[in-house]
Amino acid sequence: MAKGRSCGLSIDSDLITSTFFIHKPTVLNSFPEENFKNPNCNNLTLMDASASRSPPPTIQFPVNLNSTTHDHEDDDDDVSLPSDDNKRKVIDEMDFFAEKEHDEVKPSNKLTHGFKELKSPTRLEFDVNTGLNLLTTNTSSDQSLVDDGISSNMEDKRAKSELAVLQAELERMKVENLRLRDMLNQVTSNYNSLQMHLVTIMQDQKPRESNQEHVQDGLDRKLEDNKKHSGNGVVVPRQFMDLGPATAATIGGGGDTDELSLSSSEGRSRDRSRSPGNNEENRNNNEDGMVFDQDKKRNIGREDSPDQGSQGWGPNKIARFNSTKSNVDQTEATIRKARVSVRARSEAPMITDGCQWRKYGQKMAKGNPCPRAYYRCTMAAGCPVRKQVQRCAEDQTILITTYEGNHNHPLPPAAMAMASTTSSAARMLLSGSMSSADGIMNPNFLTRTLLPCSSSMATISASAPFPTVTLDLTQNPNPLQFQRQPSQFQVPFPNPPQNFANSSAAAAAAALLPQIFGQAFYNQSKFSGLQMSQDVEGNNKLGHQSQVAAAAAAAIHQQQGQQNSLADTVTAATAAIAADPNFTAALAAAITSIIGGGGAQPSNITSSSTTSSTNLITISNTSGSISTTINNTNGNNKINN
DNA sequence: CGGGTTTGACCGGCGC
DNA sequence: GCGCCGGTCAAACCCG
Repeated sequence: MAKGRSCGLSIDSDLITSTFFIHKPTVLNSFPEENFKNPNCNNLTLMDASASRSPPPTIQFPVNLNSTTHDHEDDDDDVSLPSDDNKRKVIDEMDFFAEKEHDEVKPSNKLTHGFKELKSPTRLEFDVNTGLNLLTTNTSSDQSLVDDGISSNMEDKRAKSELAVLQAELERMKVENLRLRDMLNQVTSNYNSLQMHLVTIMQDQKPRESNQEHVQDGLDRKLEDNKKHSGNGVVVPRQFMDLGPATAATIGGGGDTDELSLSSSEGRSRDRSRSPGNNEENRNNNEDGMVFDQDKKRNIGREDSPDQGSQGWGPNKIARFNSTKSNVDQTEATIRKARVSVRARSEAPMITDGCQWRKYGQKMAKGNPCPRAYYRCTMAAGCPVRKQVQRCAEDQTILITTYEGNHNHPLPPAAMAMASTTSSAARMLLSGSMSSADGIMNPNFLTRTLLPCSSSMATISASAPFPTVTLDLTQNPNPLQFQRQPSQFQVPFPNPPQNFANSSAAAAAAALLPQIFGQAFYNQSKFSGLQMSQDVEGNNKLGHQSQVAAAAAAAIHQQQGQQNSLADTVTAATAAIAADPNFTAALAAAITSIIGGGGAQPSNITSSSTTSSTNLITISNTSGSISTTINNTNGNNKINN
């Protein structure tokens, strides 16, 4: 075999064993020893090696020889495999990251690389079919010499071989399709990232007081900005916190169901019935086939106040409910109360999450000298999302923000970050707690891989009245100290300033952040581990993924520029989790980013990300900086002090 | 004047 | 059944 041949027909054992099973028929003529170990080859053990010298016609496919530049004699090299072991191992190795890097640099090779990336299953198939190919490919020359008893089955076996080849081709096509989709994801994500970044820049240029302006006005302005700067009049669609059907499992537990329970309770007329009956909201819910929070009897049949009831639910909600009812029913009981709590150091009364909130109450919570404030999202009428803000009793510099519910309205990129964070966290919480039985082979491999890392940044409180994920972002953000705390979760990240704006970087952060949750789940024996519910994976929609990832990227970049807190940054990164429930894909993106930035050794990433000595996310936890966009119109909030 | 905040009252859940 | 507690409501108030 000539070296460096650039196309097909090559009988390259390296390729054979590493990537293209399509070469099997040809290669197998060489009878590598391992082939004889295959049970399927038992009847060929008596074959004469000479048979390999007359390679039968095989289906030939173009082969990218870039991946194999070394020689290989296919005729009589059966036993020469050991000599090529080294090279082959290199090729065989699941160099997932390196391939991704290549993808970044050489998109044209993506298909080939992609095939290699996903070759594991293919190889399995290859191994299985080895015997068939051996039989088939040697029948023409050895049939009479070996065993006539086999001849009767030759046709069938040949057919099987062809079938296998076709299946292989089909598989290859699937892989290509996946690769193309990934590419499209990447492109879309980058595109959205840029657009979001643009929007962010435009927002930053606006006076801070714009944050106090009417939400709709702000959104409209953003849209106009998008139109103005995106060219071609392309408008960045508003980000909905529709995390997919699963919404059932969404957040804050609650996703849709949570929205219902919240919204219904939001009817707030209670038994007092201060206002005339108006069950507009409830009616809408019923029409949508939603199930109310039956735990709260007060919510059923309660009259809704006109101000809320008349606001009702928009078509967005209806659409969501229609598509998710079954899942909602299944999981609502568990997810209804899920909450996501974020602990972050901040002097500001609230952390910036991009949403507008209206304070509707304040209480003195037991065991805490600081009052607890209750906020309701006011970005849209009837938005069920609420949050509680309270300072930590032990350390009043720590602000504890607890989110609950799911937005039912478009969100600006900045808001998407936090909203997605809560959704993601809650989703993970729920997925980890609900279906442990069927989650054994779930994508929580990284969680397990990271088992040695006992993160203290994310905890789950199952004993609390509501399942709560707590993200402790009060850890020392100093990268150096971060590194020196092996017990803490670390986010390897290449050159933050340059890459934060990159959607890949955002995806990287997003992909890695689940470790936090995963670790938390693992640490909690009651949870089987991080897993993605099927409904979630089923909703790994292209557009949504890229949008949220882009939003996360934009948010991260924005935060970078504004020197926002660790909380916000992690929040933004986490946001992409929701966008890409397929953790493997997210991990791929993460690794791509890491490698692209000249970061850690690829082989170490998955197994030792917690100890990676490469660049970590450098996040400035500048106290007070968050307050720049705080939606607190006055300084009267007691939490302020 | 509109929108947001404050704050006392109310409600339901839960434990005893 | 009672009281505690978390959560919510809404009138009064504040602010731009």
